[in-house]
Amino acid sequence: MFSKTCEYAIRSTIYISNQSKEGKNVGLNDIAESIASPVAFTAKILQKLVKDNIISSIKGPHGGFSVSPEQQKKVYLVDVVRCIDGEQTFNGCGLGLSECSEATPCPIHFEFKEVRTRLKSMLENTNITDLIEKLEKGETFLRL
Amino acid sequence: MFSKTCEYAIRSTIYISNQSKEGKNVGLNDIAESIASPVAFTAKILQKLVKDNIISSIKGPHGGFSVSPEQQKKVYLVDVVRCIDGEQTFNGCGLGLSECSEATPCPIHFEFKEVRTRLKSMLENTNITDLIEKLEKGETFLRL
DNA sequence: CTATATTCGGATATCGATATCCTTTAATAA
DNA sequence: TTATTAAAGGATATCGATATCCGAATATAG
Repeated sequence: MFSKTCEYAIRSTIYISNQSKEGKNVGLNDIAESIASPVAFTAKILQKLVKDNIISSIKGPHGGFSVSPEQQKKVYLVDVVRCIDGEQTFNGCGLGLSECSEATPCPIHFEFKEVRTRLKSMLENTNITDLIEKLEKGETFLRL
Repeated sequence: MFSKTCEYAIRSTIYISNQSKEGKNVGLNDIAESIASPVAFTAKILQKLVKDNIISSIKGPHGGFSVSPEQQKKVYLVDVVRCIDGEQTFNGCGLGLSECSEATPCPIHFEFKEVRTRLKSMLENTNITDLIEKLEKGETFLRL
């Protein structure tokens, strides 16, 4: 459904958000270890998230990554997915046909569209704050 | 959503089904050309579909592939997807966490589950016969 | 039986997603 | 200013999905 890269991106965003209390920064190594992802590869992903203003970064001693309360509030899962996997996650034809459209639909166009729309609206309606709340309540788990 | 391999598999199944009038067989080259897929790679995919009794094959002159009316009736999209992409298409954790479960759900477990369940039930409720009917009526298109 | 057509299936190749390495840039502290 | 710390970013490597090649197996026709 999502690329492995995107999975790391979501996990990173959630982890950093959960650690971002009172301006605290989280280092790359901490993040990678905590979400069980390869360090250098995770660095690349975080760079992209920073560029899209999904997370923030500071260089130098006591630097690291963080997600401000404002970011947590305004960032939805759809933003992370769009940043990493791109818009075609929600637009692509289910059979990979480039000319598939409402006017010339592929054999599974309408059935597929319904599922994809639901995926998109799920992502559009889930923001980081919501996810962190459930994590803190112990209703969900990131370390598994 | 589906692997490229699985897209070829679905396209092949639909194309062969649509051509399977009165025991007519379709050759590999015909299939590959018609659904715009690489010949040799398509051959591999068709082998798998044959093994799972989704389509049939006959060797030798006038041989080729076919999908009997019985197959068209009893085969659902979920069978093709399961044959190529496997069951984890419907079971895997949205964040790639192996220990994610109902008891220890990942942060997007329930939201993701809902989408995945819908995908699965869509695939379970769409069979080849239905798709062919819409193709024949000119409501959908395979060549694009 | 022989020649031909066609799928089967093992071995190999290519390519893009995934992953690593290393140098540069920026921030802090002494 | 200099040393140190940590992210940024370019270059390169690995691996699995995708794709190709070729000989084996099987069916048909003459």
